[in-house]
Amino acid sequence: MTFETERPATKPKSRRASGRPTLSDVANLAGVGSITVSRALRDPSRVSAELRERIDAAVKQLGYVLNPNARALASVRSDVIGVLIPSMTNNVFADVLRGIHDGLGASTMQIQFGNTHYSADEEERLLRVFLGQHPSALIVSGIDQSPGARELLENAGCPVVQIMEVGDDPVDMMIGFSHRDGGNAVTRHLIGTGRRRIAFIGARMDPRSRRRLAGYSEAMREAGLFDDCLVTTTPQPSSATLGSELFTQALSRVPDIDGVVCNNDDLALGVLFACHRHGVEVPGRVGIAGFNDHEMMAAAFPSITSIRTPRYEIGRRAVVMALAAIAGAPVSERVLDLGFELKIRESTAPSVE
Amino acid sequence: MTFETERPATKPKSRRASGRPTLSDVANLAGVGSITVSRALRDPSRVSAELRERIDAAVKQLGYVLNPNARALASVRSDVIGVLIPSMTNNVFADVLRGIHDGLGASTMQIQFGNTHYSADEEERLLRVFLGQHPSALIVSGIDQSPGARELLENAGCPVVQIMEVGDDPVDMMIGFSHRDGGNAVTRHLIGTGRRRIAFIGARMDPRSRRRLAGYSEAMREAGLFDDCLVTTTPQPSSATLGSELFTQALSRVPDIDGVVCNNDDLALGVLFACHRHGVEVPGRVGIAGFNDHEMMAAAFPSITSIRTPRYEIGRRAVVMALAAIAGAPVSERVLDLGFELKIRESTAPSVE
DNA sequence: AGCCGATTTGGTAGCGCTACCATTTCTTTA
DNA sequence: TAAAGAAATGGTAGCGCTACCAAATCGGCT
Repeated sequence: MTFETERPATKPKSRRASGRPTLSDVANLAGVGSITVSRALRDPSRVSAELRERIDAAVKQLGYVLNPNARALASVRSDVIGVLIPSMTNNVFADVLRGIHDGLGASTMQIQFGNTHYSADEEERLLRVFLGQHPSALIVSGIDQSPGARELLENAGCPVVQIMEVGDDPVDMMIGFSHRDGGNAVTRHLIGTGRRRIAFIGARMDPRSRRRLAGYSEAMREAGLFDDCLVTTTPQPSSATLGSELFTQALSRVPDIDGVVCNNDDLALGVLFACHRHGVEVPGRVGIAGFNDHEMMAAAFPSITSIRTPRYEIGRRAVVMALAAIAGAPVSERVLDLGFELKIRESTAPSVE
Repeated sequence: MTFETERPATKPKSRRASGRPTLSDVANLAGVGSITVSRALRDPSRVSAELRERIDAAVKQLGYVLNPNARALASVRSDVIGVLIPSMTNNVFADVLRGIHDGLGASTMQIQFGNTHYSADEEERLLRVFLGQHPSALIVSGIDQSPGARELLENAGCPVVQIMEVGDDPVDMMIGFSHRDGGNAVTRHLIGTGRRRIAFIGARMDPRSRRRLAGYSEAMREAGLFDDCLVTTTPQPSSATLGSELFTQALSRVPDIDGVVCNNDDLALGVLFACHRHGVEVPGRVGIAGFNDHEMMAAAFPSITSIRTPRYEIGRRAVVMALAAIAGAPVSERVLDLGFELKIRESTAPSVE
């Protein structure tokens, strides 16, 4: 089972040897044509049971592994699904990636993945690189591609799934939820607990963050509670430390804040820690809500209200949709809204003053 | 710049057209041989300035993108670095991955990455799949490969970097730190603050976790403080909720616990939350320490002592080492110990009773 | 001027696989 | 029983690139 460094003397004509058995080695050993071996490997049902067995035995005996490069070259299609995500630090995308891997199941597809760092230019560049490999499908984050990226996707010649958000204008398929509605729902909930001076704290402020903010603003305006000075945002990447800082800033500007809608869970934890540190009672004086509902929200003390987003499920189903489209199955629904769930916890219990 | 769906009538002999320009299309346009274009693209210094310019212009005009599959097939080497990590949920590996991507810099290498789910069998399977692509290098996590995986790595025929840990017996190169020493250092620190009944809480208990525990045990034994009933572990994956649960268990078994060494930061946060919930003073009655030092440790209240591990740097330098080895540079050091740093914070301030 | 080596360029033959057809063998039906 | 159709198998010619060698070009030196 060890790989030889040199080809045996029987095959001296080959100038460059990879040193590994090829399809025709398997075919010779099994006594069939190489194309038959290729078929047996790709779709066993297309060869007779007897040959299938002989071929399997030969494959095992030689320790044969298919060369995906040669396959991709010959079939003008590689078994690669390209995935573009904007960040690796953000553990939202760790969940999505986990879903993607699990959605693959027994498929032999490989995931090739790229990090756009929240940059549309970088997304376009990576898209070109990926397209060079003739991927079987592409999964991209968000719905705000640059015009150039949009054009590349429309001419990609393979299924494309946009994930994390839903919108009216899918390139091909789309799966996610409405960030605006999420921001709206959590804000309404805080308003419903009797709070009035509800702040919004946001970091990074990518398109999805901005839509959450829009949902917050809408709810506040509807209730006649909107006030510019309640909103604190920064382009910096989000962190718990930043959450503490932004909250401290907000509080010094608006001392009578009685609620905080955070753009994500890291910030919410930072706000909670800042409250602990400064003796601000939660939920007594200030109610706190996060976004995404990471595991830690339920464990925190007090446990933190959050919008549970279907991150894992988005990843998993994006791949399932892509695989179905690759297999040529008709697409029933182009846009799939997986929704979200408002998880109400201790941090937003009604204030009883 | 749009890609045609059908080849022009001048080339009807080609049965299957990828619809995209090829090297020889570029060569024809530039009026040179295709091999010269290949050279100009791979190593511009090997063609004259004039040709280089003509070729660059042709590439741009046609929107040419190199086909990596054809290149890999012809050169028996793909521009892929395979990365095997045990988990995607764990944000330790998110940092490593980020470092890996950044370490790539301007290189055209692609990262192909696989998730072993902490299973040696799965690692071996993925290794076979990866090796089928003739990767330029492999990066694997840990030093506890199965004998089969070890053999595959030794015969991989490409640079191999083992990351996260250091040991005596590298397959090729190795970069990480000593988990045992880390566990030892944080335990000694807690002992140094005057605590005596220091518990260990561990989840997952993969090889690295077990070495941290070994470091804890060693320090406790040295101080004559080791007690079996102080150690609580579970094979379950780690989480803050689990940290709360395990601490509650430990406390009911050993009510006079005055310190907790946690296997990682999630557990430590869970312990902190449980203390808040049950009114256990931190650090007054119980000192808490984590492992890895995620950003949140500094933001928490009280801020949590932790071992800062060079996760990002491990990823970045692993790739730099791999790229150097691919380029044929002599390897100066096979084993690189990046160490760790004990970050002392509020959660382990000396108890003053 | 003539020769030698270094440098730049090109031709050819694959890398290992699959698409496309041709061929053979096995069923089915009038 | 023969013809027609279906199913299983094989041969051949690339997919787009690069390794290997050969050829051409260019100085630098005696």
